[in-house]
Amino acid sequence: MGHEMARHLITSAIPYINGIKHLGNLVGSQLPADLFARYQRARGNEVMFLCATDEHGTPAEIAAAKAGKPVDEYCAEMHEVQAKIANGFRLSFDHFGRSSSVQNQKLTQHFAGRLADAGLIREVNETQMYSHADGRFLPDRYIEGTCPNCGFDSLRQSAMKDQLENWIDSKTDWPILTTSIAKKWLNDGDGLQDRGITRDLNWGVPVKKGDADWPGMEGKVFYVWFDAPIEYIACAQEWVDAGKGTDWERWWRTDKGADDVTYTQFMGKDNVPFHTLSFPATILGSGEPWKLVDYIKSFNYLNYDGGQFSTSRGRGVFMDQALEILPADYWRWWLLSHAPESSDAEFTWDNFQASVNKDLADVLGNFVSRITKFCRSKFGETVPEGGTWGAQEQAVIAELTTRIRAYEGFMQAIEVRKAAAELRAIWVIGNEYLQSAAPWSTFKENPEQAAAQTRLALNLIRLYAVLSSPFIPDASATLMAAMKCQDDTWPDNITDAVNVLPAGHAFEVPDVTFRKISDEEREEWQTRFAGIRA
RNA sequence: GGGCCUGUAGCUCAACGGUUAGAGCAGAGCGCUCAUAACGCUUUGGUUGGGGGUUCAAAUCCCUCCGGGCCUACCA
Repeated sequence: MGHEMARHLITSAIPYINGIKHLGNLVGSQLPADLFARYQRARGNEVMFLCATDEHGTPAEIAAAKAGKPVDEYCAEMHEVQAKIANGFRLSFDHFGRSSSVQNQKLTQHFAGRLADAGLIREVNETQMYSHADGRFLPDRYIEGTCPNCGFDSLRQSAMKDQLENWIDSKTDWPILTTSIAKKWLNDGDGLQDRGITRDLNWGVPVKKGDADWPGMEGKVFYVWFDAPIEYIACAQEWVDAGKGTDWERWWRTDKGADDVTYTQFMGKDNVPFHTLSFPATILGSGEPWKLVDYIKSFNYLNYDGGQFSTSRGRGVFMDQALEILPADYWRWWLLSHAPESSDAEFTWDNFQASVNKDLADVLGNFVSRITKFCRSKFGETVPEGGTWGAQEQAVIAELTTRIRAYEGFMQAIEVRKAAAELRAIWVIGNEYLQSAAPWSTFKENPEQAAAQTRLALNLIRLYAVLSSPFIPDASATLMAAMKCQDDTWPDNITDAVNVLPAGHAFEVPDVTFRKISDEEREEWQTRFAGIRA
């Protein structure tokens, strides 16, 4: 009773525009972010969950050229493709924006102007590689070399090193992966390096100081890594402009209502330096009261069957392919229950088949099946009345309470794998109870007792649907529908929670909740996604 | 080359200085028959990568060697 509604701002690292992402990308940011967002909503908290496509930079230009399309057109199409796939995985963004939006353009220019006014931008004259063939400058990773007379702006992160370091040092509860990467960059070599924030490209945010031109920087755009994180903020503006809300600043401006917001970011480890140093430098350097991140959850990589996922080799499973094969819940469950939190993890088809069949089909799905079908055959498709609960039922409620409280703790702490393991243990309680209560036996001598036992077990289905919804939202919705129940309030009191479906309440035996993956399918997929090997 | 992460039962992982190192899967045995040949119970299995050291006590701290990964680069 009366716990204050918390407010959670949640962002997932924004996926790059040039193609469909693979499962490793999904589990590294968007999927766990969605898990957390869904959990916080389920607890009755207020959530703003934002993601977008990262659209600027040379790789986008190259991909567009390859596709034979203007880059803006290409990005618009790919944004729609990614949005559709995200929806397929049930990623519950409040808004899925675009870093190429006018909102982000304005905001990026605004931040650059503020940083320049604060003396945090340094103009540098250095050399870059220019490709006459492509008509563009190439980033280091494409080619190493030099060419004369190219100036650019650099963000003086070095001037903010102490401020950033103190801030990082204060985050003692962050994952080691996050803080160790941040500290490495802070203290590496000569210390934190300044970073160029402009590039000589056509596709990007034009370099300006706010609304004003920037002498000497004509024809340049901001570096993609400068404008990409700013899109987190701009995305909230897009959310308003899309008619989904009315006030974005109460999520982002601590002087306009965001002081009680908890901001959590999700990302793969390759993104950590930009989120622990570059973006905070932008925020802090602006001198304006923007909301800084409170917690950064970072992930290691997911590998594929003994190697890395490879886009160029077609090795591994990509998001669109995954959904062609199986419903989103299967993937969500496996990926989240095997999230690469402490080290790199590996996807294998054997493990996927075994985990999904056991956890989803046998433990959860079959539990639902056995009790609903038992009830239908003995009492009809109605929660039976009669009988009372005794010590055995009280013990079940006690164990559920203990485990649900533990589950909540893991979810709040974003301990993804542990939360999944705890949820599974909660499902198991249902099977254990049925085995020991054995309503099929008690029914013979004492139908009233069997009715009471069945009533509890049926209520567990609804309870499980509520608890499981952050992991497997579609199955949860299906189960709620089968139980003909709208009440998805979080189970603060478990005794109350297992009394929600009263005697006489009608339900329907659902279809098989999770079918099993056959050996033939597993072998077929194993071959199909092995990639073109040399 | 440097830094960080990591190496625990066949497999995937917990335990992060303190009772006989735990769980799921797989294996073995038993039970149940409501159920997607599902479920439950019991059980086999580890000198915690190797070797030193600190401590009353180490998977857990230190040193070293070996293996895996990430980041970064001649510099701590």
